Amino acid sequence: MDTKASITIHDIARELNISASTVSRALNNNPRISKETKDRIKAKALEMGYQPNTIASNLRNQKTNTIGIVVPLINRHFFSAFISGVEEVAFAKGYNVIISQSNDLLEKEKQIVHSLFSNRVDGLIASLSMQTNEFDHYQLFSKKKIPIVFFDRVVPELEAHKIVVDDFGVGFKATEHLIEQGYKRIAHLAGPTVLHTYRDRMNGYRAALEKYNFEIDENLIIHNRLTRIDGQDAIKQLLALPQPPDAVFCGNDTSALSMIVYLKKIGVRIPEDFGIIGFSDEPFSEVVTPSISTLKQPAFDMGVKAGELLIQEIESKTRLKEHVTYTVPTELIQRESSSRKK
Amino acid sequence: MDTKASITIHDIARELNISASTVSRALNNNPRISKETKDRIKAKALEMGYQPNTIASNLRNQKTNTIGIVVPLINRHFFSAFISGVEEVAFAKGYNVIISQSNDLLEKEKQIVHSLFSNRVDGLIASLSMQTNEFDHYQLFSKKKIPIVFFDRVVPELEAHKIVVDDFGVGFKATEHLIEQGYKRIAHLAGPTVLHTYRDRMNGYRAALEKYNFEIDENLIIHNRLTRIDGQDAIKQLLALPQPPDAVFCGNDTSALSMIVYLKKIGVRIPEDFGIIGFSDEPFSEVVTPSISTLKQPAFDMGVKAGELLIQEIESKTRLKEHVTYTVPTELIQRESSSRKK
DNA sequence: GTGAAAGCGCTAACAG
DNA sequence: CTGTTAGCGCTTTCAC
Repeated sequence: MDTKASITIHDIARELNISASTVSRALNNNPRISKETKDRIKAKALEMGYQPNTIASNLRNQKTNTIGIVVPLINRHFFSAFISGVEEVAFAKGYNVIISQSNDLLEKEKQIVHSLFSNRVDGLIASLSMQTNEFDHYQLFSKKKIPIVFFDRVVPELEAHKIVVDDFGVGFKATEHLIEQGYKRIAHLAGPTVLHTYRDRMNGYRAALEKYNFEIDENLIIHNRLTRIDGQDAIKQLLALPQPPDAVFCGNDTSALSMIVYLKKIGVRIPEDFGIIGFSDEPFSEVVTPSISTLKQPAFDMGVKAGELLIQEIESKTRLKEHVTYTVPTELIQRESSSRKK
Repeated sequence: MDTKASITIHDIARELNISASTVSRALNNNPRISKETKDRIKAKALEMGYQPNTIASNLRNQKTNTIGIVVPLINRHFFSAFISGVEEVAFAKGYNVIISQSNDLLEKEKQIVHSLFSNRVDGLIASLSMQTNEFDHYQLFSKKKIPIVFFDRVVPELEAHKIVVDDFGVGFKATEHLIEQGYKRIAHLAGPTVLHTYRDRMNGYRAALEKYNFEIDENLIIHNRLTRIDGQDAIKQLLALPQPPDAVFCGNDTSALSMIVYLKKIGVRIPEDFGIIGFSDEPFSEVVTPSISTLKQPAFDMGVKAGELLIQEIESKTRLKEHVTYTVPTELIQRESSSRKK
């Protein structure tokens, strides 16, 4: 019978005629156990095929060595790269990672957060769903001083650590780049203004235009959800203006791509007649024709940073008073879609 | 003080002057508790902000409602889409998902599998690392009759459930498609033959050639790891042959893309002079120029299937005697890179 | 319909 | 250096 219940430290203890606590200590390398008995115990454990029961140990220690991650959708390049980064540091430091996706639904996000709490994760890393406009569920954690790190989609109101990109800088750099390339009328396809992220980027865009004494024309700013369809609709709308733009800074690479596809179809030359820059450097951005200029969001590094910050906070006895916000730099990647000058 | 230890069922019991077992039963909707007391208890629990301790319950129940996933790398489209599928069914059925990446390293894979076992996951879903040539670590699970589902990279020797694509069919369909498009000398860029997956695809390729009475030229079959560099090296090598091919079936879209980039650079027209078909339908495949013909691996659906199969097995009292293998169909997606005929 | 008591497997005082 | 004992929070027989 191999269905027999797992062997426990008691089984080992019995075999060796010693106490379970000694076994426990030996297995945990407690210095108070003589090397000799340690070896004997470990050998026996191996022989018997002992596998520690982490659950029991977790319960006893009030620590699970597990961190929870909440993302809108695992299957999106930015998030999976981020998670990959978190997992890497987590594993290195002996933590497991429980991952859940909210599907951008507030209700599911709430359930997940409760579930992770009940599973007593030692810390939480989360990016808010698009719907999230209340934050009580996170109070569970903050009340018990369990550290949280938010990333990407964060809200200023929330008292927690944050990892974000410099959105203002993103808008500014992208716009300035287009100006430097000699484009004269620059539009902006922005995401929903309810999200801070997009507001900041738009402000960066405005600031760059102002710096170079460009007129700010509200007709050139379009808000939508930045899907492929949205990108196509937006470029049509822009070209139909009495004074259409000759370049656009898109809120993501997906919408930038769909604009490019449309512009190519109607015979507009990129970058000669029209310049485009996107955001986030998707895997396809480098390989499409023309390749898409963009700003790279260092997803993996953000994950590493988030993991490190969280674990450090978990393991420090004293919780940080201040909530830190890491603003990670973005890198402008100039490719064909905006390279009018050499 | 809110750092005070969490409230337990005992706290609720004390407040209500009843026993902890009654509270436990009420919270679990045990029918033997009167509706009235149930309501009283639940109200109190809510009022006191009670959050069940899943760890304790897991220990007692010898069940964690958690499934472990092992993949080579989270941040790859196929795997993240697969995981997304697993997570979806898991969540719906009340399971958590612990994810780890092996980084294609056998040693890390072993560590992970042990760790997941120690965490007493109720079941395991895994895709082997490229290095994996021993399987003892999985015996842990099979010995204790904990169900495992392997997917994608599987080995026939392993006694477990499997979810795979029809690799032979993949090779056959891809090759036949190129033949139908009028290509005359068809090469194959294959992965390492140690992996069954790649052997089967190659056999499909051979079978298709035979069916149409094409000569099988071993010089046209190249084995490597299918990276971008590998793709470029392979196409150079192929073109340098005395009788170079006029089409190639690549083991993945990444190598297909790098071939396309190279061929464009040296002025070879695709698909007129040279045909290419890849495998797995990466996000970029549709949007590059020319778009890449490929076979779509239904990653998300495979994840759903794996999750369902595993959970069903977990929850059935009797383990299936027979190990089932689901072969999921792949769909040929014809795009520009191979469309010589209309 | 409810309570008392034992125990899941492990760890950590405390004692020696 | 090692053993005894108690307990993490929950569930579940077994009583009544």
